[in-house]
Amino acid sequence: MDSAVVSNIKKPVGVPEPTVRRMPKYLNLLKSMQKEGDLFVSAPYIARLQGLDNTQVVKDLAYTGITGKPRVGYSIEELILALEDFLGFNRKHEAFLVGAGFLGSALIQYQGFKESGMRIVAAFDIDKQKVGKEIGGVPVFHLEKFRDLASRLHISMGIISTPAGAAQNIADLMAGWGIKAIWNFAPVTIKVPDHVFVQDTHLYANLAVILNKLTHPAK
Amino acid sequence: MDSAVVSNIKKPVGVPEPTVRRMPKYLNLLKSMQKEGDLFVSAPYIARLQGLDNTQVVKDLAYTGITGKPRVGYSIEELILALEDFLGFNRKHEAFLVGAGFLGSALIQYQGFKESGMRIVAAFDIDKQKVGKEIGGVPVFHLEKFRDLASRLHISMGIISTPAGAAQNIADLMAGWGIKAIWNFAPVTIKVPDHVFVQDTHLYANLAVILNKLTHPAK
DNA sequence: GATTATTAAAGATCTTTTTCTTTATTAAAT
DNA sequence: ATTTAATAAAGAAAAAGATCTTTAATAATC
Repeated sequence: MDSAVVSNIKKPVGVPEPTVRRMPKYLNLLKSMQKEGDLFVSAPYIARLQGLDNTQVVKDLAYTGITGKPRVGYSIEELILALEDFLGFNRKHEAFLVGAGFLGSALIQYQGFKESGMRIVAAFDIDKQKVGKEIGGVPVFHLEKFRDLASRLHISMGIISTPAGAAQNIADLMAGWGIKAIWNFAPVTIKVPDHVFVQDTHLYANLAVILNKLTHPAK
Repeated sequence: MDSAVVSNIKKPVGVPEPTVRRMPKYLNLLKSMQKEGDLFVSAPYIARLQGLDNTQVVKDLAYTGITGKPRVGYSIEELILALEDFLGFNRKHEAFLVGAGFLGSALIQYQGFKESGMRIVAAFDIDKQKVGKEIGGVPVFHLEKFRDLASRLHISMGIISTPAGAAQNIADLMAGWGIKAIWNFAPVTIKVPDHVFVQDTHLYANLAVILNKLTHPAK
């Protein structure tokens, strides 16, 4: 026997993340088509609009469990419902945000999240200038209130929009306080226990791609 | 001879995008190490902190042209300079932003971009409430001023933070007005001529990954 | 009713990216 | 000086993802 078989680590083997990332775009498109009265849509049509490969779209949509009909396409209504269910957009997701600076404020006030079911219900900071105020109708509490409120309101999602230096500390606290998923906007890699899921949105990474392209244009 | 050799399309074959996206994180880490007085760093050390594979880091850093010494590692100073050069962070990049809503305002005021050399020098909108005002010291003009100002100031980068419906239109205008790279925050796929580079930052896509995980937790 | 064109679905191939393996280098320890 | 341990570098293998190919289904057309 080979001692190298160290772990039968359960490989996630779920839906590919790139697929999940494309789904909101499909959903967006489908909703505007529905608004115009369309009932069916074909994968090639979606592919053309999104600049994707034909079969890519078919495979992505297959993950929702919805099947299309040859020569007709998919039922838009069915697809929308299935995508919303798949993405969890048809449930309520309440989130706490830590770091009520420019970015945090923008996230709180950003209207776009509404359709996803995600709602930031409270913000937290340690700056006394901010604590006690409201941003877009959302109250800003001192960080020390986080734990108590999170457990009482059964909050499972935390958003970190603090400076880089504070992010790991906040993440540790969140993990200890029962947060299941963290959306991290601070430009650092944060470490959390396995049962906590972290999604990074590093604006820097995107900016880097642009500036690199502008600085060293491909011939 | 095989007629299937249709195109000698110049494949970009540059640096892998995932690599470019990791580089700002390396840079960030290196700077804080330098601040603490460290002079050298090893790839395994970086890998551990970032949760990456050892050789991944070595390969990424190799693209900067800097070589490390066995048993010692890389010179932090050399690496920082090389990364800044590679990413274009040591040059000035002036950008125009269109769509001065919550998100646009946050981007304008976000302090984090300073170290990258990117500076938003003007914002544009069509809302008369916003035109003529300033946001964090940056003037907001009417969209119709974009073309003239962009050519006079030799602006090559445009940021789109408009609602989804306006994005394609703005992108068309930008492309026609000489913008070389577009940073798109609107949740739609925009089409541009080949010589214009688009980088999307779709907050939705990131949110989708989180909500999907929360809704359908992997066993 | 037969044919055709369009489409979804399933499978195969290719490409890209990551991870693993080996080799060579060199500072530190002996 | 010799050995050792840590490391970068280069190459091979594996994994993931995207694209291409083929097949089957079916609505529209003839």
